[in-house]
Amino acid sequence: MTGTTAGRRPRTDAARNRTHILDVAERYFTEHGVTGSLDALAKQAGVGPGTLYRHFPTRDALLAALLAARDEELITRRDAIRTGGTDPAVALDGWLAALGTWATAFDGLPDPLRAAVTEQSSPLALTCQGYVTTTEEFLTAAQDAGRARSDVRGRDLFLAVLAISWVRGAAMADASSPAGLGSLLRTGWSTTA
Amino acid sequence: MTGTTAGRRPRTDAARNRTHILDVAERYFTEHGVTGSLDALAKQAGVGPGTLYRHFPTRDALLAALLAARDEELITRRDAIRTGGTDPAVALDGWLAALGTWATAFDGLPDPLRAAVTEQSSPLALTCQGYVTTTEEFLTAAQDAGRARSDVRGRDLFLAVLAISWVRGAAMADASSPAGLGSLLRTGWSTTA
DNA sequence: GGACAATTCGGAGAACGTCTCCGTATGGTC
DNA sequence: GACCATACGGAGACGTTCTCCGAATTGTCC
Repeated sequence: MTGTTAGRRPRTDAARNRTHILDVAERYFTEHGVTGSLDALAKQAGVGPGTLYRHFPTRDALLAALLAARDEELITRRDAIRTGGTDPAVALDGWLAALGTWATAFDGLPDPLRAAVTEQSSPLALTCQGYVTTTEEFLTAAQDAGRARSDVRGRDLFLAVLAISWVRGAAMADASSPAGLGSLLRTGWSTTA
Repeated sequence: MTGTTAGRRPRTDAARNRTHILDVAERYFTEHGVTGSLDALAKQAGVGPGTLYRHFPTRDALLAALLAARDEELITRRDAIRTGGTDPAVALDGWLAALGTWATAFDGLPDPLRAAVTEQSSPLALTCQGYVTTTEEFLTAAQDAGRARSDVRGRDLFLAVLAISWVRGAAMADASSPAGLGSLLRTGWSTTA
């Protein structure tokens, strides 16, 4: 959870600031989207820009820390679906829905997530890679049960969920996409294969 | 083509600048994506920022003017598909592919396009609305022939094409999405409806 | 061809965002 | 209590957006 290299324990004021910045960032990104001004966020947290950037060198690093707090929730959801013993297709569907919720935690989040899929240097890359793998597991199970097409790849499904979340973003006026695009992903627009 | 209200004929230097800016912008956006610096674009075109902003008050206005140049091409494509007398499902598929090519004319283009779908104040809104309508026509034809699911909406298909184009953007490392996501849109991941 | 008025140009500059650097303050330790 | 490493905070360099206005260009009318 804390990071790759343990290092020495940080100073108490540093730890306090880090936690506080995360708290404020959670609210700030919820309200302003992931592209909100970082200096403004720092001011709102009552710290200087330097302090913010020292703890989180990039916007993606800050996002990764925020998403790490949700990892547990999503992992729990994954295990619940796994042990649910439900139809593999229903399980995959449920997992994709959970991913969709995760990817819309903040407005504009799908953009850095997609970028992280192709740039492994991003702080978000590891998280994304993990969920791609989970998606592959659910997909493979569904395929083995003959409930999912064999030419579909897990990575593409993950990207498709991000894409749908991207459409949802920025507050769609009417409630068009939420259900519509979800079922489109499951069944496609065509009647016959 | 020229605009809604005719107004009086612009001065020759104004017309020349406008055309020249469009020429340079076409190259500039191709190279730097739609988020490239507008002041840098103005400098590259050899005009002041004021001149650029007078002709195209917003980035979207500039994009709309650039896309207008491609309207003819896409309309021609639409008519070719229409009169092709092909299977309505193949026709819809062809139209969606054409839309996908259009939406990836420049890197990052899907973002303003999606925004324009929900904000009719955008200069891109009219263009988008027109293509949504065309998509609905092809979709309805396919539905009437029993080749497309009846619960699919044209607007959602249009958004889905934008979403796939969005995934493609920013140069995907491997050739994952292009075909994969396209077929996903047509048939979905599920084997049974 | 010259003068006048409308139009357009160009760039200085205000406003905002990102990110860095370094003098100062704070925390931990002996 | 003193010392050193660590962390803080904000001034400021830099890039981008967009505006405003004095200067220049164009079209027209005599």
